[in-house]
Amino acid sequence: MDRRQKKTREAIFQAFSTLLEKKSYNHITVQEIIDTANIGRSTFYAHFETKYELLNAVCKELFEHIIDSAMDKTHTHGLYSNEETPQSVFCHLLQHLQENDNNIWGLLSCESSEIFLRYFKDSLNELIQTQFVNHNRKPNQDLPQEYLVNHISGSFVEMVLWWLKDKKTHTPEELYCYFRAVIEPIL
Amino acid sequence: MDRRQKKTREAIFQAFSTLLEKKSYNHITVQEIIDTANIGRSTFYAHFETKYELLNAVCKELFEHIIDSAMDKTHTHGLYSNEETPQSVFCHLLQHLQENDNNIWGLLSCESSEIFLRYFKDSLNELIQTQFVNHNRKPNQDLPQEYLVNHISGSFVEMVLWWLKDKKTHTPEELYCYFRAVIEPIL
DNA sequence: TATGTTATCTAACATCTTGTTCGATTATAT
DNA sequence: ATATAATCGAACAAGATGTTAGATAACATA
Repeated sequence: MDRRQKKTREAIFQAFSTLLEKKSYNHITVQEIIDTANIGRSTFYAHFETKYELLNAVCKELFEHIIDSAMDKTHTHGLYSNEETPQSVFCHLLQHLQENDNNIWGLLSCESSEIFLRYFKDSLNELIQTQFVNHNRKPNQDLPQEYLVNHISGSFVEMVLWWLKDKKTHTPEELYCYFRAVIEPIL
Repeated sequence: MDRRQKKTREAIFQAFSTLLEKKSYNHITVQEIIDTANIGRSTFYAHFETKYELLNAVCKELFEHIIDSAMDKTHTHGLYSNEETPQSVFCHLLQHLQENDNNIWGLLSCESSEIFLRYFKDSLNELIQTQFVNHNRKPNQDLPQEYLVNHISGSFVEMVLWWLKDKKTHTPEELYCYFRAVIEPIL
């Protein structure tokens, strides 16, 4: 990729991130992004057709970065690093969220967090689904598996939302404990 | 309240609801609402300062209507009608959602459902919190009560979202069963 | 270094949206 | 019947959107 393209793309992402710290996605205009990124009007539209497309690109990059790190077995977060269960991934995820790689708080510490977390949930769903299939678990109670998968990923997302609203007075490890306490009894 | 005001307000609500069936909140313009409601420009702004304020008013009315019916002891939904536990309320809520009073599907069957459900969740939180205090329940495990409350209301909202995405192939009673199956083990 | 390619910039443009203001008109309550 | 209050419709400024065009600058490659 052309060095100029990369630079522009970075500038747009950075500007978007900066703006997200101050206001919600809905209230950010393309004009503001252009001004903050300090690029030409047509340049923005050469990269993204709409503001929404930009949001999706950001979500995609963020999620891929986080999930890649979380899945990386050589990663040294300590807990469960030798087991590739969804549980261990959950803990990794929380730690990554707290570490604030890529200014993720900009996207999370505002009204727009929902949008990213929805993206997150969809991806989590697939991950959990895969784990279930791999481990060939027996069906619990009369719960449809899709419901159970949705419940787990949903609970995770809701927990993160609570964490954010709570100004993060809890550690990722504490959160992971709470999460296990409400999920494991039903598995 | 003046009959005209009421009529205008209704027209705006109806137009908003109609538009929500076709497109998401973000893509609806005030202009479209005005045109659909067939009212004067200044009339709209005499009622609502912004589109967002309208959304909130709609959410408020919808939630109040639903919760009032659900809490009404003389209500004849059958299940748990003599017990005012949060559980019974959950079932009532699902039934009301399905009954589609006030064209609630317009607000739910689209990308905008999140907005209403967030409103819903906040209200549910208070309700559950109250129930916990009233029943003077002993603290479970080492779970903070706020976390537990958030988990319950969050799980409910996520379940409804799943229900909506699933095109409602499940009955409220089935859903309520699923819900109990994932919540009661941790109480 | 020379060259063709490609990204960016600037400015301009039509179109749409927003929110406000005005006086004229009409419905309402009593 | 009358005073009150809501609606209408038009007009307005300010700003956002998305597109176009030619000029300029940066790039990759040989």
